[in-house]
Amino acid sequence: MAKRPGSRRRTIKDVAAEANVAISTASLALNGKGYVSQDTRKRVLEAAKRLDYVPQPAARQLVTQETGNVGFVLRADHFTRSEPFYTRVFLGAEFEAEQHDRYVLLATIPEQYVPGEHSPRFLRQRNVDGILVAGKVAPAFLAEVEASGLPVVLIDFEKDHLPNVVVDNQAGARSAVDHLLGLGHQRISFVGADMEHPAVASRLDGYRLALSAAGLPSDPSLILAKSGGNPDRETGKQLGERLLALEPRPTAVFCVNDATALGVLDTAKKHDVSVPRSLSIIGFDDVTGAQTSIPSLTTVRVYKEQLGELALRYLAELMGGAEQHSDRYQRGFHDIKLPTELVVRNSTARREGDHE
Amino acid sequence: MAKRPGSRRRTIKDVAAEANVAISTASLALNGKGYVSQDTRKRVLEAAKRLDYVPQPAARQLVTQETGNVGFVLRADHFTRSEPFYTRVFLGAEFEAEQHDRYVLLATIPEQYVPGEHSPRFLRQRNVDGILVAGKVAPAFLAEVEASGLPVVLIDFEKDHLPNVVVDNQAGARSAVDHLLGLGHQRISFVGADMEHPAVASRLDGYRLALSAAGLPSDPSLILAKSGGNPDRETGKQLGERLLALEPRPTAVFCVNDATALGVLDTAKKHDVSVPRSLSIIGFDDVTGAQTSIPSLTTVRVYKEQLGELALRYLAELMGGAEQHSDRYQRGFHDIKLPTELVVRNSTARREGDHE
DNA sequence: CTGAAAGCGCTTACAG
DNA sequence: CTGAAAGCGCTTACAG
Repeated sequence: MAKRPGSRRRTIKDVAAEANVAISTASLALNGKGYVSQDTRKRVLEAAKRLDYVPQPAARQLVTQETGNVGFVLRADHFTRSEPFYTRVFLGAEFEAEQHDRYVLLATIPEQYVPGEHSPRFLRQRNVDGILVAGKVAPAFLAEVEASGLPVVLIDFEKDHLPNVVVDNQAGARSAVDHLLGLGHQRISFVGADMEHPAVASRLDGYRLALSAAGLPSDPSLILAKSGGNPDRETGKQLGERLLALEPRPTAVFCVNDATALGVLDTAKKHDVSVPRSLSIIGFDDVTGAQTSIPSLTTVRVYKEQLGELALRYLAELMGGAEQHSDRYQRGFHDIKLPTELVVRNSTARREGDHE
Repeated sequence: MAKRPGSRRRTIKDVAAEANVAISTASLALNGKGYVSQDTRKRVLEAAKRLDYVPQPAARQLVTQETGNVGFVLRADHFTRSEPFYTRVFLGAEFEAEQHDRYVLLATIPEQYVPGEHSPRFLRQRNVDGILVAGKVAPAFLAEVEASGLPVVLIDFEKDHLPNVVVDNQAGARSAVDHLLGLGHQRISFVGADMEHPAVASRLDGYRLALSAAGLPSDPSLILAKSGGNPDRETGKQLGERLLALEPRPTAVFCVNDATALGVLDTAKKHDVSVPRSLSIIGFDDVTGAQTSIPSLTTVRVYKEQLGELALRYLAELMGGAEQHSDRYQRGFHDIKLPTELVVRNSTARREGDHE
């Protein structure tokens, strides 16, 4: 088990010798390629196990001209924000990569990306076979990735015709607002920021669809949005102030994510507005903090690990399939949309005075 | 810039041809090794730049028998907890690795580690030249790492005589308690969990030292500790209840970290105990949530990125220096201790009724 | 079905 | 100071 100093690493040569076959036969047997008799294969596999043989990645990489790595890129501020959304996405990707016997190289880039300066090293060195990009990033970065010619899959973000794996934001938002409607609410506000973000835009669409499907007018004054900026807790606090100042005050609010929802909750507490009695609040994402807030937050759960898993699987398909398929037929990129799940907790309740 | 399909990757052969030298000379010039004339070196470097040459890591790895990678291991629950402490440590290590032209491979392990089953893949495949371990991990894992013979540096944790980079927990705790003493507090409680954790134990030491240096007795009933478990927000809430029940009630509390401090704050709010008027609370770490809580949290700042940076630099020394030094003289491992910084915010105040 | 040989792109003694 | 050659550990045509 332990590699004592001096116990040279085993090579395929050792395995071949041990199994009494040529190196090439050992390679074939080990990789399950070509024609190798049952008996020989078994002998080789046993020899490998007996010698505790582990192939050296570098040697294979040199001949196959593949690196065995995939890059995972996200903005540093997304990686270190207090609720670990993309961290979980990363873990999902890493888990799936393990199944494909690939390593994931993580790189963070700043929000304000400058191509030459901030390029991930694995891009410059071409030390990956494909790239996952999580969340919103600067267009300049995506342009650089596209120019590299490497296969890429976006996660939780969309851009042009790049392959992506996203959450079904519209359906999720709709289920959230339907939940509020079902509780008798009619005056339902929307709180959000970064409205150009595709996910945010889709959630707003879902909000509107739910209202119109219920025959309710869409009142623009109920839509509270900071056009720029990020949908974080601070933004939630600020928009919460505007929400509470509305006349008449909405009885419920759909927030574009949990962070803003928690911010609105902060503001409600500050003004002694009881949640959920006087104001129902619903978020989106189901981050850890949604369970521990007081009251706990009703929200729309996103399966974060699964986002990463599916993205890596998709990327593997793009990487592996490239040579095999490109000549046979044209492959269209497809978008993958992950369903969400409504999680009802204690921040939403039947509208005061409403009787079913 | 863009790698158009068909524009084969440049190799050292291309560079040598372009510069009119032998491959070996090109290699020497590129790596700044051996004797190469000024003029030749310049010609090679220019040729490389002109051709946009990037060495292929796999080829070098094959001959040097180094992987160019370092492993970064931490517990999954530490990675995904809501405040990104180790995420920042990782970023610091990754940043420093870039300077050393190395890649960082991240692996998470479960709290309950089972050697065969949960071993990081890069350990099994020996695809790293050294390992960083962040935070507390199962002894079984450390045993496995030691058995591998790979150089290792622990971060924010200590075990036997393994090299480590830690925070100066004792001095930090002492500065925290000194701060409270300076505000006139005498009855100061300690809140913590996982008391066997070296960092936790050191913080308790610091607490005791500060009290005894001030000539105050150390009252065991003031030390509130959950022996097992993790020092998280939930624990803080629970111990907060015990704290408020003490007779007479302490006027200040030093919490072993920010998470427990925020938990105590939750409980204080629940019982309408005004912070800092009736109770001063101080934490440790300075996580993001310490700035945004109401009131904001006085705490002891830990330089998280720097922990990672220093650890990687230390590891690089162990990896690179191994062959060069081992025969010449014995090198002792040294511990690296990072100073902290007291950050005074709004959760601590002069003791009620105390006059300077 | 199996073996001998070439070659991936580098680095490193070794001659000169 | 520079070049020719060997070799790192694999995979992959190509013979047989």
